[in-house]
Amino acid sequence: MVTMQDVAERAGVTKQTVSNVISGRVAVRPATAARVRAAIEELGYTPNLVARSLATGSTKTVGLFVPTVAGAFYADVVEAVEDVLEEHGYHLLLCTTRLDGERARRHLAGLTSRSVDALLIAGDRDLIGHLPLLADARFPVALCAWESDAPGAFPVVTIDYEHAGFLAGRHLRDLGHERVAVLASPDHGPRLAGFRRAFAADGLAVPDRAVHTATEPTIAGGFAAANAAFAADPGLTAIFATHDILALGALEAARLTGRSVPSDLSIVGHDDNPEVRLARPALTSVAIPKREMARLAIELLLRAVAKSGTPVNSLQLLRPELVVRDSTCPPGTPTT
Amino acid sequence: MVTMQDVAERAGVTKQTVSNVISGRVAVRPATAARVRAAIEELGYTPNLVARSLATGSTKTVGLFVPTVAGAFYADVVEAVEDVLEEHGYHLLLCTTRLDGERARRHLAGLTSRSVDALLIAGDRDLIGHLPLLADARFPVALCAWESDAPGAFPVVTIDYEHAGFLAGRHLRDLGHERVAVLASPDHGPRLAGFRRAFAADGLAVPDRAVHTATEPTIAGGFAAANAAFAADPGLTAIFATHDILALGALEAARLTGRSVPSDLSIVGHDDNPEVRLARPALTSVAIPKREMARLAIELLLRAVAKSGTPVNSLQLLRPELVVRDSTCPPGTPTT
DNA sequence: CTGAAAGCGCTTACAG
DNA sequence: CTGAAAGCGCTTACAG
Repeated sequence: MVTMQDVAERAGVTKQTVSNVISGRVAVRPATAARVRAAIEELGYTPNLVARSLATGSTKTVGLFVPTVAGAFYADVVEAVEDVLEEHGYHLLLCTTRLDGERARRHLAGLTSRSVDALLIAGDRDLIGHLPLLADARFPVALCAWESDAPGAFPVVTIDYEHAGFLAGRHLRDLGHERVAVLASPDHGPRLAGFRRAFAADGLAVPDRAVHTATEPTIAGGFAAANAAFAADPGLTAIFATHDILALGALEAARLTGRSVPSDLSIVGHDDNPEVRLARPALTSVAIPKREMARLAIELLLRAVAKSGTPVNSLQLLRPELVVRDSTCPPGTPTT
Repeated sequence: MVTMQDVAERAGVTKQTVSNVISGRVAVRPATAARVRAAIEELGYTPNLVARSLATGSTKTVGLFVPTVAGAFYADVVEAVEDVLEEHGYHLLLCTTRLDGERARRHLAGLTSRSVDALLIAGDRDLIGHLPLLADARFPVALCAWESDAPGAFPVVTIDYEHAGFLAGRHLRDLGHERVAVLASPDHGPRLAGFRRAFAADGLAVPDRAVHTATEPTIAGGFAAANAAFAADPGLTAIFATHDILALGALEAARLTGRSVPSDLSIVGHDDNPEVRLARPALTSVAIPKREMARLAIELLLRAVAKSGTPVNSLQLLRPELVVRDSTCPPGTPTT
C-alpha cells in the first residue's frame, strides 16, 4: 500500500508537507503543493483513515442504535440520520438491537472503545437497563424516539407522544364520540394518557375497561385487541390505536364483524406510516416528525463533537400532527 | 483515558504482557494474568480499537451499500447481514445510496481508505458506473441482489430472477391463462425474460405490446401501468407485476375498472413482501430467499478476509419460490 | 513556507 | 513465561 511517506519521497518533500497540502491547515507554496498533488495522483495515494483517527482521536463515525430497520418509522430515522451525517462528512455505524438486550449490551460495550465519535440511541425497551454502561463514555450520547422513562443522564430529542394521544382524542371528541376504546401497545402510556386528557377536558372518562393491550405490534395483535374491545362494549363508536399496524388489525376486525368504517366505527391510528394510505378506507392517523427528530438529535451530537464538550442536556419534544383521512366521521353517520 | 500502559504499571508488568493476556495469543502465568485482569477491572480499561486496527490492519468492520433501507427487501438484507457480522464479531458500516450515483461514489471513495475489512454492495442501478473505483481496493468486495449486468470483476450472490419470472409465467400457464400482461420495472429484464420463456414453452408469445413499463416502483406506478394494460387489451385475464408494489397498484386499478380479482383477473406479484398478505385478496407472489442471499454473500466475504485472499469469483444464483395465495385462479372462474 | 521530533495506543516477532 | 524494540501511518506543535 502506498503511504504518505511514498508520496513525500516522490514529490521530494517530507511527509509533514504532504500532510499539510492534504489537510490545508497550513499554507504550502503553490509549486510544492502542485508537485505533491501530482505525486498523489500518480501513486494513487489515499490516506489511511485509521492512522489518521489514531493521531487525531476522531473516527468521523457515529453509531446509531435502533430496535429494527424493518418498518417505515426506523427506516426513515436511519436515512435521516445518514443524510445529516453525510453533510458533515461522517459515516454511520449501525446496530439494530432486535429487542435483544444482551445483543445491545455487547454492541454498547464494543462501542465504548472509542471507535465512534458520538452515539445516538433511538427507541427504548432494549437498552434502558444498559445505559449506565455509557456513563463514562468518551463520546457524547443522545437519545431519540424515546417515549417514556427517558433517563435524565442524556439529552433526548423525541416526540411529544402525550400530545399525539391528545390530538387523537381531541379529534374523536370534536366529532362527537363518547363510547370509545383504545388499542394500546404496552409501552405507549403517554399516548394513552394524552388521549384520556382530551376526554377528561370534556368531563368524560376513558375507563380502564375501554383500554385493550395488544400483545404484539402486528395486524394480528390489533385484530385480537379490537375483538376484545367489541366484546367489552359492542356499542362503541370509535377506536384509537396507538400504532398504525394495530389500526390495520382493527379495520380487519371491523370488516369481519360487519361494522362499516367510518359510519359504524371510526378508527384513528398513530405514526402515519405510508401503508395507512393504502388501507380502505384510508386511515386517519397522527403523523410524527420523525425525520426532523432524527436530524435535530444528530445535529445536537455533532455540535458537541465539534466543540468536544458535553451536549446541552435537554429534553426536546417535537409536536405531532393529526392527518384526517377517511376512517373517521361523527358517530351515527349514515353510510353513503 | 486509561491505556494499556496504565494497566501494565498498575499490575507491575509491561504492556506487552497486558496485550498477551487480553489477546490470549501467548500463554501467561496464571498469577500474572490475574494481576493484570484485576488492574484492568480496577482501572476500567477498555482497549482502543483504533490503535489495534492500525497495528493489525483490520478494523473488524464491513461496509454495506444498499439503495435504501425503506421497504421489506433491503431492510431484511441489512438485518441478515448484521446477524452474520455479529456472529463473527464484526461491525456494520451502512451506506444507503438513495439512487444517487454521486453520493455512492463519494462513499465508495471514502471506504477505499482501508477503513473497512470488506464491502458488500446490494442492488444495482446506482453504483454500476463507479465499480471500477474498487478495482484496486485493499479489501474483498462482493455483490448481491444484482439483477443484471453483474460486472465480472467481483463475486456475486444473487437471486435467479429469470427463474422467478419463469415461475410466475408457469403458474399462469398452468392455470390456463393466455391473454396476459406484464407490469415491469425498467430494470427487471430477467424476470420478464423468464416469464416469456414459460409461455414460449407452450408455443405462446408475450408480445411487447403486452409489456407495460412502470415509470416508478410505487402503487401509483403500478396503477398507471395496469390501466395502460387494460387499455391495450381489455380482455386480458392475468397480470404479472415484476414487483409487489406494482401488483398492489394493479389491484387498485382492477377494483376501479370493475374487475374482480381473481375471477376476472389474476395477479401475480414478485418479492413476497409482507404487505401482500394484507392485500385483499392476498396476493400470489414469487418469494425470494433474500436473507439466505445476504448471509451467503457476507460469509463469502468473511472467508476471504480470514485467509486474507481474494474471494472465489463466482456467480451464485439462489432459487426463488412461488407462493400461491388468493389472487390467481383459472380464467373465467365464476365469482364465489 | 518546510523539516525534525514526538506521539496517538496498540501488536508482533524476537530475545532472554 | 516476560520484557525491549520496532513499527502501523498519520498529525501536531515547534523550530528554522
